[in-house]
Amino acid sequence: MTKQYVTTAIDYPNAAPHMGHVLEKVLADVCVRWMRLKGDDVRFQIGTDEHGIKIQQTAAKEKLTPKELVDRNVPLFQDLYARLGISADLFIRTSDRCKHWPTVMELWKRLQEEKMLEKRTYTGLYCSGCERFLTKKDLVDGNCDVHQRAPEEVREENYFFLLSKETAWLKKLLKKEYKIVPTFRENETLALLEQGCEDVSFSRPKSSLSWGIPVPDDPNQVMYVWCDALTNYISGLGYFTDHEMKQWWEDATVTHVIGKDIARFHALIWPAMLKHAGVRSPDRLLIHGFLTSEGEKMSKSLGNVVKPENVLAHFAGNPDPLRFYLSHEVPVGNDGDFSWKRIDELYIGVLSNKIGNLLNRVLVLLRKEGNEISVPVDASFSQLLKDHWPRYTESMDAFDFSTALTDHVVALAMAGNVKMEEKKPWTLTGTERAEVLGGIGEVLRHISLLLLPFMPETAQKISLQLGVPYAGKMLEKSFVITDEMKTWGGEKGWKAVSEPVILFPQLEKPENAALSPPRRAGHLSP
RNA sequence: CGCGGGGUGGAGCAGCCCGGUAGCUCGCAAGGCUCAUAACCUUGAGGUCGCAGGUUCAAAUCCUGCCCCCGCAACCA
Repeated sequence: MTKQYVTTAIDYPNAAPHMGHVLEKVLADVCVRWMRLKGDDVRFQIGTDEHGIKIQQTAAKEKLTPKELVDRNVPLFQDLYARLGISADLFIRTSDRCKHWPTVMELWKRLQEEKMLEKRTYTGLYCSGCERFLTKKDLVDGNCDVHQRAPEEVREENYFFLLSKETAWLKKLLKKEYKIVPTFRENETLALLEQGCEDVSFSRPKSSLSWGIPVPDDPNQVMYVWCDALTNYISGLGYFTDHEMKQWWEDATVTHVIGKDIARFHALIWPAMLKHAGVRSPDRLLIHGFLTSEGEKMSKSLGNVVKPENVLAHFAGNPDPLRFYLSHEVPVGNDGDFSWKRIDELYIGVLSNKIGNLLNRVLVLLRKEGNEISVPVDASFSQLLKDHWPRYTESMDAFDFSTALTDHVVALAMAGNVKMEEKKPWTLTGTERAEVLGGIGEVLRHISLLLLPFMPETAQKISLQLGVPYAGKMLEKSFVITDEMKTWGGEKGWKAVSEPVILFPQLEKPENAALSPPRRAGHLSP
């Protein structure tokens, strides 16, 4: 059995979660669910990165301690992910002193023993108004744009991680063991390596950063984000502490799902850190793009930040339309766009009118036959399915979710509707009628399985309504799609369907929606 | 010359690696059907494939140059 360890980046909880956070968790969850359905043994970890100056500043602004701030915000992430059906096995918090801190400190010590950390003096432009270092980008005519005054040059001590030593090793690693998906990101990273790596600042003086993990044996220094945050991937497994889950790193295929902004840290710093801590490198880095909102970069100043809870509310708490949208619209690798118009179009045009409606029309007709369903015989569909499964599998394994959904799931639903039109079962009687309806029912059974990684709840509802014997078990982590299930007519014990229930109810009519602003108010107000 | 992604009918995309009647979804128009969630099906209109050169019997597809949009450029998912 293949072991898989999948992680996402850990989120920064200085504010409520937004669509960008959700995109990553949904993509990772689809991967993970697909792995489980194939029969892989999977562990899936998500979490929060809770230290740093921004948390410190936000907390001060809100008159809270950093700890109070994160304890207030972290549940927002946890609740949201639970409502979205993110099937994580562990939610790790970097403020966790039992599991996380000891691992990080041990890792630091190992890097020090390996002479990979060096204390240096760093000189930067510090604005006392912002209480932080500014980059050249922040300056307008040499002044801090916020406080309209020149920053002062400040020198401070930092530990540096000597990443520059590892350039050659990293090149080899990235060409062989550590695979970056998609390929153009790999090329980008290799091109970057050609310029050579620079050493990375790994700590701050306690005076400028107090909210973080202390540097061992140096009371005046606190760890900066990289050593702290990246280490979550192994601290959550009990590395250097109880060692309990270590096999999930050592014997599994390790996949990190992250955004393009932090690609270089995961591609370069992280494996170099692990190397000097005596831990093997991860296997795969899956880099997704960002979400724009209504075609523009999502930002607070533009006021187009989409709140996930508004999307959930729009669909009466059902997470599946959003999960479908994100997997369907955002190809792994490139950027995608979130648009209210588009998500409604997909909901109405695809989920409701194609898939939901097909299920309903079949069930309504079967009800008139006492809900009995007979073994399907339609040879054309049998052949179609034989073709769809391997191609769907290929797309899923390549993280091409958009193709998996459009070319296979949606295409099948459309084929089902065409078949209805062609055979007109409502005009038939007896065996003829039963055979046609049995065939379309069987197509829906396959659609339900194909949808399972993307829309687990919906997939199960379809199978439950169809009365498929295994339907009740579909949401269990141990549920595996067997060859029999993939075979046309492969579910022998299937005898009767249940009552039809509308899967995707109609939304407000567009003209009414235009008259009632509340739906859009959420993302238009700052 | 910092790096990368993209420019295909009204909208969103596929095709480009491995040249050969330009495809899909939505929208629009007409027709059909009535089992179904004002759903479903069929047909049609609409494109000089960013621009300019080149290679070739033949280029959206290969080569060269240019223009435009977007993202990243080290700590903002």
